Order: sequence, then structure tokens, then C-alpha cells
Amino acid sequence: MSAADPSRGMPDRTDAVLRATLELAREVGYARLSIEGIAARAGVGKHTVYRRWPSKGAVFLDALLSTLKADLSYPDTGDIVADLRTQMNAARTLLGSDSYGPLYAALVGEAQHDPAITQAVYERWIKPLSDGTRERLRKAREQGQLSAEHDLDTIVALLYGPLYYRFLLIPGDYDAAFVDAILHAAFTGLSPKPE
Amino acid sequence: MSAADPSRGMPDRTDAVLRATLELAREVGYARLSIEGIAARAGVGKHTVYRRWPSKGAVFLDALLSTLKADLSYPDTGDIVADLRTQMNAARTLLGSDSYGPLYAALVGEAQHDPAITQAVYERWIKPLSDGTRERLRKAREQGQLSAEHDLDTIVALLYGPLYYRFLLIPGDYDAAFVDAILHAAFTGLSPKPE
Amino acid sequence: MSAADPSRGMPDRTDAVLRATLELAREVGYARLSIEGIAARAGVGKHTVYRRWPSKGAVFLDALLSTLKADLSYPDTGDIVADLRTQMNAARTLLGSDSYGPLYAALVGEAQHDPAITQAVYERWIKPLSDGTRERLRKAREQGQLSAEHDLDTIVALLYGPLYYRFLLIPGDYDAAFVDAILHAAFTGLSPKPE
Amino acid sequence: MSAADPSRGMPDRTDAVLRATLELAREVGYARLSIEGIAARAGVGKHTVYRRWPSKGAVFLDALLSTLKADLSYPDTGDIVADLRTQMNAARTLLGSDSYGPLYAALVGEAQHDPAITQAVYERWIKPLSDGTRERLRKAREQGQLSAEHDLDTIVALLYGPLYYRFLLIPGDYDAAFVDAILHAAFTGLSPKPE
DNA sequence: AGTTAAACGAGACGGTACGTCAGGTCTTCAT
DNA sequence: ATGAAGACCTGACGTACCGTCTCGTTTAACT
Repeated sequence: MSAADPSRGMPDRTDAVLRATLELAREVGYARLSIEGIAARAGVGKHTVYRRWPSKGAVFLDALLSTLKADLSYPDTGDIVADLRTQMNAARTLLGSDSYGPLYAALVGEAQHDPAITQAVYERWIKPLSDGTRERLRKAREQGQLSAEHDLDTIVALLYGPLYYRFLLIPGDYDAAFVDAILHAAFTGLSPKPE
Repeated sequence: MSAADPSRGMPDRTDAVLRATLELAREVGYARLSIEGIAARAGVGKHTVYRRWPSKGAVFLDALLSTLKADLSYPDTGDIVADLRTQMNAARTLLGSDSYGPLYAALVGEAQHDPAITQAVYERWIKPLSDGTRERLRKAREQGQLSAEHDLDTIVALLYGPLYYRFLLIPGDYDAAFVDAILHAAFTGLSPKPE
Repeated sequence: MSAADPSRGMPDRTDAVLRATLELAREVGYARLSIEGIAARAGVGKHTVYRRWPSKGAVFLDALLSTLKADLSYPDTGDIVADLRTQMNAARTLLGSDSYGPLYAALVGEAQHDPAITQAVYERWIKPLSDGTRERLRKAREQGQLSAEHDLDTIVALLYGPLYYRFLLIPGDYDAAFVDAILHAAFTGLSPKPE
Repeated sequence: MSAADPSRGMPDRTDAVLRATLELAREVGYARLSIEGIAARAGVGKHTVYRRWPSKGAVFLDALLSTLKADLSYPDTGDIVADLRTQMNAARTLLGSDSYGPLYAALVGEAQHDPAITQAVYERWIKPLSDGTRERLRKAREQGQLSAEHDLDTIVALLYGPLYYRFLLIPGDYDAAFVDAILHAAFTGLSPKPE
């Protein structure tokens, strides 16, 4: 999915293409994005794009995820709920932003049509983030802040699933209160309170 | 989004179009689906398609959701966890099936590009289902099987969010154990057990 | 090779395409002529060109030969040599003109690469002209102005071959004197004069 | 147009390129010949081709005419008509052959689009041959076998024009009888026999 | 029963973009 | 310092669909 190694010296146009892709995607939306347009905007031949990426989705994925570099890392204040809240709100803010939200939505959309994108989205976006979450959860569990009886992957899904569910399937934005409600429900549990 | 009323008598080709759409979608995938192809397969002029639906996504949505009619309704055995398990597994089975899973994924994908589809997916798929869930949850709460302190929408998101998260963002299938794990964690809560 | 019959009433863009083809061919030359350019100049979709003609050469052939309609017909003054001289000079003038000469040369050039063009060039250009010549020669023979011992096709080749030979294979223009010389030699014969 | 002198010792790839050009031209035809393909077939970089020749036509011209070396030279049996017949039939056989005919036709075709090719075709193919013809005709004239009243260039055109006319403009092969007919008509003349 | 008007199949049309190919230039590396 | 390799921009190729737009042609409801 990523560009090949140029190795043998030539002016690498990869960055120009990725930059143009992000610009265009923001201007006209993913649906009207085209390789033709990207090449023109980057001042590059179409072949130069096709040489590196097999599809419009692949260019877009590289363009978008190259901005994700070190954003959503994890804090560790010692309070697992507070740290989850911080990080989940960072994710919520990114996905809810006008400049990035629609692009991430479009990327997930494309992933539903193209298995290669599915895989890359998982490996370069979802997995790194859930790995970070899992690490933080592991530490919390060692410190006795987390029930030991649940699998860490299950917990990650329980916490982040609702976020993506709202993001992808429910029209309209959502705010920090939703994150709070999810965290509260997840930690408290749904079972009725014993007397 | 739905077909108009034909009023003056003529053989309604709506069904033929929807049937052809589903067939083609299964054969070539949503990405290579085209209105041109649908019309040809249905033995219908392109205009007949455009008369009723504004876009390929809209035809596809009608075609797919017309099969959703009354599948995922709710049982009521008196045991809320058992009933949730039943229904969540029904959803898992549908989304995980070879014949429908990719189509629902494609529909969610299209929804990320087209606001009209987003809205229709919510109103005709997500909302009816979550309404059903909410009703069942309400009854359970009245019967004291559910903690009263959480919003019903929050609970729906907590339970179904993880399902869609796995479905849309994690490559590979998942089985009933995942549903069990989510239900168990959601009902138990993540907080450490008091001594 | 020719455009299909439109029959069912629609605005026929054939003429617009042919006109644009001739214009462009004169402006940029046949080598740089392109179907893309023709369509753009004619204000027509590329498919509209491809629907009617299988190749750039075919469009060009139709465009060029549509101007040939009734030009090079035959006079009949009763003097076969004078009439041949008149007609051969008309051909020489047409092929030698700046506006048509290069186009006819290009058409012959294209015919060497594409059998369909070869055939069409023969049937719609060469054959009609040589048929006219043959008719005029036949009459002359009946009037005793022509030796009866030669095949008419041979005579046509003997008279027009040299013209095309100069046109296609010898750089530089030629004038009426060349036509005179050919006519004189052809009618006199190469054998040494008997005493 | 010709390859540069390599002079300083290095493996001269000129021959490899010319050989590859002829092979490819015979396999796929001139129209689908490409410098890209020639370079690949010859195991040579594209630049190595462009360094020596300015265009595909130029390579092809060198490749084809390098086989013409000394084929069509002139016999001298003392009988001008017999010698012309011999040589014209040699030309007819070469141009009519399956392996060379289409290539020569393609070369003439290319000459109609590219003035540099036109010139080279004339200087390296047409002119040498017609020079040979003219020499033989001159000798015949000195021996009284030829009318003195016609220009030698006119005679060459009168004899060879019809051959190229048939070759380039009339579909279908032709045989020795055509050469005989042309020679007979040219020597006899078209004027009616005096009583 | 004949009339009428819609919806229909067919498909041409001007377009946009596709993904491929070749053109010709230029740089790098190995010999 | 030459030549093989091949990246690069350019531009045309021929194809596939887009969404709009006539065309006659059903066809069923209303005269």
C-alpha cells in the first residue's frame, strides 16, 4: 500500500502527491477525488501516481494516515478512567473536526469496498491505537484499577466500539457527555445495583 | 429514496430493478455495480432507474434493506441477557454471512460518502433496530433486570457499538464468544471487584 | 468506413466532426491529429466519434474524400490528348495545392498501414477517377484516336502512374511541363523513330 | 538519418537495434512498432536508440534500406526492353513479397508524414534506382534502341510510375503480365497505328 | 372500442475519469 | 565516459459510466 522505496536517486514526488491528495480531498470531497485531479494538482504525470499506488483509495489512505503520526498517544496520570476520558475525547475531537472527520469517514467507507484498504486501515490506524489502549489498560490492571476478569481486547471494543458506532452510523455530532456516559456505564456495569 | 407511486396502471418494474441490483451486487461487488449494468440486467431503460432513484447508492440501499424486513426482531423470554444474546447473535450471523455481510459493509461504506444514504441507513436500518432494543431494555429495567442509572441510548451504544466496530474495522470474522464477552463485560462492569 | 445512417431523428453530428477534422488536419498536420482533439474541436464526446469511425484514419478519410465529390470529372472536347491534359493538370493542381496536397499525401500514407483505408481509398478515390478516365479513353478509342492494342487499365496506369510517382516519391513540386512530357512520351512511344 | 560513426571502441549496438527493428516490424507491423519495443527487443536502453535516430520512422528506414544494398542492380544484355523487363520484375517481386512488400509500403507511408523520411527515401532508395535505370537508358539511347526525343527522367517516370501506382494505390497483387503490358504500351505508344 | 398520456426499452449525446501505453528527456549506476 | 536502466511529465488511447435527452412503443384507464 505504501510507496516503494525510491533508493536510486531521483526527486521523490511522493510528498507532492500526498499533499495534493489531502488538499483536493478537503476541497471537493473524497467522492469527487480522482487520480487525474491529484496528478494535475501535484504537477505530476498520472503514471507517477499509478507507479506507487494501485488505486485512489490507496493514495488517500497514505495521504490521510501520514498526518496521524503521533497524535493520539496515551497519557498516564495514574488514573485510568481520567486517562481514557482524555484519550477518547482526543479521538472524538479529531473525528468530529470539520477538516479531518469527513476524511476519516471516507477512509472507513473506502475500506468497506477494498480489502487492501481494510487491512491497511486496521494495521496503520486501528491497531496502533488499540495497542496503545491495551498497554495503558494492562498497566491499570496491574495497579488494581481494572477488573481482572475481562479480556483486554474485549475492553477496548467495549470502550471504542460505541465511539465509532456514533461516528459512522448515527447522523449528527456528539459531545464529551457521550464519552462520559459510555465510560460510566462501562465501568459501573448494566446489572442492577444490589441493595 | 423509495419508489414513487405508479398510480396509472403499468407493470411496476421496481421489483425487477431491485432484484437485478442485489444479484449484480453479489456477483461483481458494490464497487463495480453500475446503473448501466443494473438497467441492462433488469431489462429496463436507464431512465426507469433514474426516475425512481437519484444514485446508485440509493437503488442499492432500497435493494438491500428491502430484504431486512422483519428479520432482527426481538424475543422476550423474560431474561434480558439471554434475549440480548439471541438478538446480537442474529445480527452477527447476518452481518457475518457471505451473502449479506459484504453488502451491508458496502452500504455503510457508501453512507460515509453520501449524506442522503447516511440518513436513510440510520432511519431504515439502525434506528428501527435500536428502537427495538430500547423497548426490550425498557421492559427489562421496569422488571429490575437493569441498572436504572444509565440512559437507554447509552446502553444500546455500549452493546452494539462493539459489534459494528468488529464488523467494520477489524478484519476477520468473529464468533459467539465475542458477543458473550461483550455482554459479560457490559453487565459486570470494568471496575475491580470489591473484596 | 462511412458513417451509419442516422435514420431516427437526432441532430447529426457527423458533419461537425468531419469539418473539425479537416480544420485540425490543416492546422496541425495529420500526424498530430487526434481523435481527442477532433472531438474537442467539434464539441462532441469522444464516443460520438468512435461510434461512427473505427480509427483516426477512417474519420480523416471521410473528411477528406467528402470534399472530392464532383471535382475531377472529365471534359470531352473531342480531342483526347487535350482532355487528358486538362484533367491531369486538374489532378496535379489539387494534389500540389498547399491546402489539399499534404492531406492527400497523408491519406495515402495512412492507407499503407491500414488495409481498411487502402480499400476505401481505392474505392472512393482512385477507382471513381480511373473509371472516368477509362470511359473517356473508350470513347476516344471508338473514334480512332487511340491505338486499339492496349488494355484501357494499362493506359490509365501508364498515364496516372507517373503523376502519383512524382507526387508520392519525389520531393519537390512539378509543373504542367511534366504532364506534357508524360503525355507526349506515352502517345509517341519510346521506340526509336523509324527513318 | 544514418547512425553516427561509433569510431571509439565499444560494442556497437546499432546492428542489434536494426535487427530488432526489422524483426518486430515483421511480427507486429509498422503501426504497432515502437521505440519502446525496439529497445526492449534489442536489449538496449531507449536512450541508446534516441541517441542515434530522431524517430521511429528513421530507425525503420535504416533497418529496411540496409537490406536493399545491391539487390536491384541492372543487367546489360544489349537488349534494353529485355533488361528493363528483368529489372522491373525484380522490383515487382521484391515489393510483392510477403516479407518485404508491407515494409516498403509502410516506409512510403511514413514518408508522407515526415519530410525527413521523404528525403531519405528518395536519396537512398528511389534516386539510386532511378540513377541506375537512367544509366542503362542512356546507353540504350546511344545504341539507337530508344527514341532520342524524350527526357530520360520522363522515361523513368513513365516506366516505374505505373509500378508504384499499382503497388501503393491498387489493392491486390500484380504479375509479370502487367510489367509486359506497361513496357509494350510505353514502347509502342498510344497513338493509333497509321495505316 | 378508441383515445390518450404515462411509463417504458432503447440508446445517442456531451462529459469525466479510468488505467494503459508510448513519446521523448533526464539522472543514476555499473562497467 | 558510455551505455543500460528506468523515473519522470506529457498526452493520447479506447472503454466504461455518468446523467440528460429524444425517440417510437406498449399498455391500461378513461372516455
